[in-house]
Amino acid sequence: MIQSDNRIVMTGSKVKARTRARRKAERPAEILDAAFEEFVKEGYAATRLEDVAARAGVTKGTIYFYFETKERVFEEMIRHMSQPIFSELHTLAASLDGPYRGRLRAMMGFLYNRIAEDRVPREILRFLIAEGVRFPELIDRHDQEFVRPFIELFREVVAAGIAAGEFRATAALEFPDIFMSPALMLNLWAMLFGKRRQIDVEAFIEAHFDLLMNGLSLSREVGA
Amino acid sequence: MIQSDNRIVMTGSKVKARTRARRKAERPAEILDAAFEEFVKEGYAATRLEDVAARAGVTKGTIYFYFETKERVFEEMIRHMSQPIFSELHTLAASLDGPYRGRLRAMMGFLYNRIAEDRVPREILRFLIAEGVRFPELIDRHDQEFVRPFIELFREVVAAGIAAGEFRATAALEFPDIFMSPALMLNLWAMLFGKRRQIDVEAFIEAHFDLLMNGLSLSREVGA
Amino acid sequence: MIQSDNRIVMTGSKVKARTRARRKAERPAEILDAAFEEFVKEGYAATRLEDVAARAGVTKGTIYFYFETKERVFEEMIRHMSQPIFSELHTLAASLDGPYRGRLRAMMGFLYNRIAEDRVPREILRFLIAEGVRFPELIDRHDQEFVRPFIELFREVVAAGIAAGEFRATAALEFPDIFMSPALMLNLWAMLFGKRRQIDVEAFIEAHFDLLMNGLSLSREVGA
Amino acid sequence: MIQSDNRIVMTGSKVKARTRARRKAERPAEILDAAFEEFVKEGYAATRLEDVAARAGVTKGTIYFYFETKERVFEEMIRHMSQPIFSELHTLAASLDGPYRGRLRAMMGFLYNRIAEDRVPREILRFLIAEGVRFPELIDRHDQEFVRPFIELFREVVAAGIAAGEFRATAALEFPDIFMSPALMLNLWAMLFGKRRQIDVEAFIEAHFDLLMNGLSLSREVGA
DNA sequence: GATGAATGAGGCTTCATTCAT
DNA sequence: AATGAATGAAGCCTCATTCAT
Repeated sequence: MIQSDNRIVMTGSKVKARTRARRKAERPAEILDAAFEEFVKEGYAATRLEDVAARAGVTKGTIYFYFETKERVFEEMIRHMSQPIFSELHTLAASLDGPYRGRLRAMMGFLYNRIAEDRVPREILRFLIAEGVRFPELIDRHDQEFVRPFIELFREVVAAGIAAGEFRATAALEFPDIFMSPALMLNLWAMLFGKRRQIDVEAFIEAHFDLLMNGLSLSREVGA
Repeated sequence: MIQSDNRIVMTGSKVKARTRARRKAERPAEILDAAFEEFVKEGYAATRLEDVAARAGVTKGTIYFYFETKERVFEEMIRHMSQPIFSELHTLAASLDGPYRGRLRAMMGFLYNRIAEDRVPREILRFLIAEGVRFPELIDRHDQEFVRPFIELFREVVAAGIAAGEFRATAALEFPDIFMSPALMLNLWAMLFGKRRQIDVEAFIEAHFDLLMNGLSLSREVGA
Repeated sequence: MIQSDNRIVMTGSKVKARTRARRKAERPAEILDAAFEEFVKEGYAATRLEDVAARAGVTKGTIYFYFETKERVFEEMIRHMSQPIFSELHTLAASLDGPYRGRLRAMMGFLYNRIAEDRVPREILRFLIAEGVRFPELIDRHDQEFVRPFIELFREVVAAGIAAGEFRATAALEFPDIFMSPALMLNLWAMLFGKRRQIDVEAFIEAHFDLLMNGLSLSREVGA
Repeated sequence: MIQSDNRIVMTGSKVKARTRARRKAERPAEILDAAFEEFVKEGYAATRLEDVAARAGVTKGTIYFYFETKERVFEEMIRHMSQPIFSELHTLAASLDGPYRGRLRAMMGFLYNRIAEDRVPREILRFLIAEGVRFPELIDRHDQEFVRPFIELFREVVAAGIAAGEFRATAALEFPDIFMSPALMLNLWAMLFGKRRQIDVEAFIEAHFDLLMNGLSLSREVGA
C-alpha cells in the first residue's frame, strides 16, 4: 500500500499498475533524493538510514535492496546529485562564442548561478570537504568531471583572448582558477553563514568583473 | 618527546613537587591537542573519545573530568586551536604602515601563510564547514573575531589607498573579500586535494597580485 | 519448559507459519515477564536490561525495539503485571451478595489471598514504595484502579450493613481502610521478612475477623 | 575554609579551634545526615556519593576516610537515623501504668506519632522495604530492636488486661500486631501518596480505637 | 520486491573507588 | 585529615545490517 508521501494515488487499475511500475523504476532516485536531504541535515555519520527510508516512503530493508551499505548510499547520492551540473558545464562550453570578454562574463554567470547560489552544488561541496578524506574517489571524480574542465575552460578563453589582443598577458594565466575564486568564496560564505549573511550577488558580480578587468592600480604597472 | 604521562620522572624535588599541579594545569590543553588530531582524522561524529584519551595519555574518565560532553570537547578544541590566529591578526593590523600597495602585499602574505598553507586553520575551517550547522556559535565567533575584522582591514587599506590617490576607485571596495578570495580558494583546494595537488604558492601569489593590481584589460575600461 | 526462542521447531506448517506473527505478538509480554523477575531481584536501578533480555531469550536491541527506555520497560511491566488484579477486583465486587457479615468475609478472603499472600502484588507494592517518587503516575493509576475502589467497596458494604441493622454504627466508617489494614501489614511483613517469618494465615484471618467483629472490650463502650 | 553550610563562623582563635575540633568529631554524623537526605531523594543505587559529600560540605575523599564503601555509608546511615526511635521505645515501655485501656492508647499515640507521621522513620521503612533484600542485617536489626519488642509490648498489655478482666479474651492475642496495623497502613499511604492524601489523623486514631475496643457487631458474637 | 523484527558491536557517559599530595 | 585528579568497569542506548516471511 502507498504510504505518506507525495505520490499520487489514482483509481483505475491500468493507471495504478503503471504508477507502481513507474514508482519501482524511480525508487532508487527517490531514495537518493531523500538521502541528500537527510545527509544535509545531519551530516554523513549522524544520518540514520531509517530516516532516509522514512523520507523516501519506504522501509530500511528496501534501501538495502538497492544499495549495499550506507557508504554506497552516500556515494551514489553524490553521483546522482552531481550529474546535472556536470552536464550543464558541457552545454556551457559548447555555447560560448563572440568576444572573449563576453565569454568570460558568461562563464562567470554560470559560476555564480550554479556554484555560488544553488543549494545542491553547495551542499555537495560541503560533503566533499567534510567527508572527502573518507571518500577520495568522489573528490577525484569531481575534479576530473568538473573542476579541471572548468578551470581549463577559463584558461582557454583567457589565452585565446590574449592571443586575439583582447586581453593583457598575465601571470594569472598559469592559475586560471584565480578568475573564479570570488564565486567560490561566495559559496563558502553561504556554507558558513547560510541566510545570516545576505549578499547582493548582482553587485558582487559587477565588482568582481570590474576588478578582474581593470585591477586596482591607477596606472598600469610593469612586471608586477 | 614527552608522551604526557607520569612515567617521566625527573630528579630534583622542585620539578617533582610541581608535577601534579603542572599536570592539572596542562591536562586540558593536552586533551584538546589530542582531540584536534583525532577529529581531523575521523570527523566529529566518527571520532571516539577513547582514542582522544589514548592520544592524550589519559583515560576516558579523565576527559569527562574536564569536559562535560563530546560536544564540549569539540567546541573547546576549536576555541583552543583558533586563539593563536586571532591574536596574530591583531599583530598584523598593528604592524601595517608605508605605501598601501605594500600593506596589501603584507596582508596577502599573512593570508596565504596562515590561512591557505597552515594546517591548523585549514582543518578548523573544515570543521566549521562540516559541523557549523550543529555548532553555530563557533561560526559566529570566528566571524566576529576573524572574518569580519580581516575583511574590514582590507576595506580600510584599499579605501585609504584610494583616498591617497594610490589606487583606483572600484566597485570592489564594497566587497573587500574579493581581494582575498584566491587565498581562500587555495585553502579549499588543499582541503579537497591535500597533497595530490601541489601548487607553487609563490607564483600563485604573484599571479594573484598581478591580477589584483592590473586586471585583465589592455586598456582601462570605463564604467565596467 | 519453552525457553522462548526460535530453537523450538515444530512440524506442521500451520504452527510454523504462525511462528513469526506469534512471536511478535508475544514478545512484549515475554519481555515484561522477564523484566518483573529481574527488577524483583535487583531493584530498578541495579537491574541491567541486558539481563532482562537474556531471561526473555532475546538481545538487548530487541528490548529497545519494543520499549523506548529502561523507564518505559519498568512502567509497562508494572501495568502488565497489575492488570489481572484490577480485573479480579471487579469480579469480586460483582459477586457479593447475602448477609453483610459474609460479604465482609469474602472481601477479606480476596484481600489476604491476592494482596497479602500473592507474590506478584506484593512485589508490585514494593516497587511502588521504592520507586513511586520517580514514577508518580504509577501510584496514581493504582490508586484510581485499585486502592480507592477497594476502600469504597468496604465502605459500601459496612454502610449497608449498618443500614440493615446488621452492624453497629462506628466512626471507622469514615476510614474503611482500617478494616483491611491487617492484611496490608501481613504484606509488609512478607516484604520485609520473606520466608523468615512464617505466619498461620488462616488463624491470622480468624483473629482479624474476631477483633473486627467484637473488639477488645468486655462490655460495649459508649462514645469511644 | 568553611563552605556553604549551617556551621557558624566565629572569630577568636580559641573558639575557632574548638569549632574545628567539634566539627571533626561531628563529621561522620554530618555525613550520615546528608546521606539520609540524598538517599531519600534518589534511592540507594541512584544516589551519588559526590552529592552526599557536597551536601555535607566535604569532598568525596573525606567520605572514604570515614566509611569503607557506599554500602557502609548506607548501613551506618540507617543505624544512625534509627537509634533515637529505638531508645524512645524503651522510654515508652518503662512509662506505662494505670488501666490497660489507657496503656493501649498511650502505645497507639506513640505509634502514630513516631511511625505513621514522622518523616524519618517513614523513610527508614521505605529503605528497608526497597533495599532490604540486599541488606538483610538491617532488617534483622530493626526486627530485634523494634518490631518484635513493640509487638511483644502489645501482647503483654492486652494479656494483662485480659487477666485483669478489663479486656475480652480474643484470638487476636496470638497476633498482637493486628492492634497496630492501622498505624502501619497510615505510614504506607504516606509513603505512597505523600502530601497528596491528607488524613485527619486524630479522627483516624479515634476510629481505630473505637473499632479496636468495640468491633462491628451489634451483639457480641460467640466463637467468631 | 518489500517488510520489519531482530541482532550485536560500539560509543557516550556515569560514578564508586583510589591515591599522590 | 582532607583533597580532588584520575581510573576503569559497567550500563544505557543507537543503528547498520541481516533475513525470515
